[in-house]
Amino acid sequence: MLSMQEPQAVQIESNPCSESGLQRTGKLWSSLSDVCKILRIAHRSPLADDGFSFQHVQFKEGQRIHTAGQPFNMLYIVNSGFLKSLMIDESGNEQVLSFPMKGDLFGIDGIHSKQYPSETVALSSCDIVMIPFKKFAAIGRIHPGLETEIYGVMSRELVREQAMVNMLGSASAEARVARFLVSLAERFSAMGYSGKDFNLRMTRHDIGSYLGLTLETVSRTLSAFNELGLITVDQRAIGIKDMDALESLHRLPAPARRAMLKRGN
Amino acid sequence: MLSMQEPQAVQIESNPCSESGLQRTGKLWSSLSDVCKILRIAHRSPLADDGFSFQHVQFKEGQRIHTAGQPFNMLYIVNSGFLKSLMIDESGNEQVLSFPMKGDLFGIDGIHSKQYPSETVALSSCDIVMIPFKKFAAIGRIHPGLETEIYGVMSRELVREQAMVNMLGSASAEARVARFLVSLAERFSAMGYSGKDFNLRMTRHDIGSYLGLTLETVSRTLSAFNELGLITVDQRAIGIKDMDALESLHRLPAPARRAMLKRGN
DNA sequence: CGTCTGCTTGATCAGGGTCAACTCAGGTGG
DNA sequence: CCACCTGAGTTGACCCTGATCAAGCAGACG
Repeated sequence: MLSMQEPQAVQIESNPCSESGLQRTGKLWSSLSDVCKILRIAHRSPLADDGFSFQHVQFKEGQRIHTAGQPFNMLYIVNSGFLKSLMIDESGNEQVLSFPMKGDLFGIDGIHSKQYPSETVALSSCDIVMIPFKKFAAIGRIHPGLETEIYGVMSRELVREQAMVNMLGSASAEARVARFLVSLAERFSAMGYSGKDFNLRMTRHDIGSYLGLTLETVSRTLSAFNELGLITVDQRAIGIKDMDALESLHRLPAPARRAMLKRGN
Repeated sequence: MLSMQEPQAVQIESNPCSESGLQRTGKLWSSLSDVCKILRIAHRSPLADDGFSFQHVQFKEGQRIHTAGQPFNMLYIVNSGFLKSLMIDESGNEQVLSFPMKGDLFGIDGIHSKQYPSETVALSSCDIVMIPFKKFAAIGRIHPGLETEIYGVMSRELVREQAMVNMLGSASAEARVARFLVSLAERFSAMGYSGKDFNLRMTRHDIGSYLGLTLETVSRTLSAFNELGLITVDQRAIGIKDMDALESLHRLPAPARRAMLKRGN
């Protein structure tokens, strides 16, 4: 059911893989400096307290952080957990736009029209930093050094969408899935997890929607990669066996790709 | 101190294989207030002079405003003319990302990595307002009222890319072309031109790249719309005959679309 | 224990890509 | 001025990739 969830403080078991002091169970507020760390941007003034503090809110799997059409007044930063952002199109189908995870900023798309065009759902327990937009804007004024970083973060999101457009416009199904796996591996690595073995937090349907494919094609492609020894697949568990092959596959045009797969290498 | 760099020190390195360069005829300068008008955003303080002024530069068809890989230090606003932005992917194919026209801001994607990932080419004679990024950022600090607008403009670009992703992920060829025509009609109308009869400034190849289709499919689809009496086509000249049909067509899933076209209405 | 959701795999088929031939408009140079 | 060339556009024939429809399986849960 599409029950609208209120951001309520619910407690969350601490993630075993966490290393940051920020991620302690029940941490409720972060300083500006903490937030910069989560976003992985430079912050040159390690002052004790800028007067900024930001609330953390925990969400459980299935809960919505914001819904489409809801008035915009908040940006969100993922401190831990996995989410998906999606748009509901005219015919009621969902289009997955991104899978935000630790260090990602989302909600930006709501600034323009003063309401979120998309909605974001927790795929696992999540710890989210809430950034009131007015505060966000004030930071740029008060810390000129951070201003460029803020624009940079927004620009990064734009570049990411451009890359998606690029891929959806030209890549084959195999290339898309390969690229998706490589991208996930990189992101997990950057977060300190294994880039070789990980669990997908989303369904085949979600992946298909994200990549512009059907869930059957995603499933078949993963099976094919498994056959070729590029990866191992067991439901949500993925093991990367041949990263190089995936990396090169993910940018091959269709003919070369076909030859490569046929040959079994 | 505030970024009073000489704007004419604009470095648009002349690319050996391009006709990139500046043309100095009709050089103009715009005030901040003028720029806001071009961007169609609110500007509540119509002060005589904020100390901001922005250089206009003219480009001729085929010239590049910026190239991929070039160091980022400028944003651009279209005052008049038509352009295309594109990325060159690994295999050398071009992927058209957008067709900037009057009132559009571009170059934002360069902020993040300090160099433009894309390049932008004039499809006609263009008058472009150059906005040094440092000045752009300073505006937000000095005019807090404009700050939100600035974020809003960036957010708008993100939403536009999301809409592209959405379309590329699910719409049929007919739906894409229909949506493209409707979008163009709306933009021409907003600019004061006819929304019924206009000339395409880009080739079939460009349109196909933008929509994730081949040029042949674009050509066939336009011919089909012509057959059905939805539009008239003569090379670059388009006449919209049945806007309602295009509007409804552009959001139909495949089966309903097929039925619609078969029936001849 | 039945139901539901997610995943896999098979069979079929059509939307649109690919290859190819041809026309047309504009530009260039003899 | 006309012959020629080049790039854009149209149209046809073919066929491949991936969508669609369908069946079966496994794990979660009331």
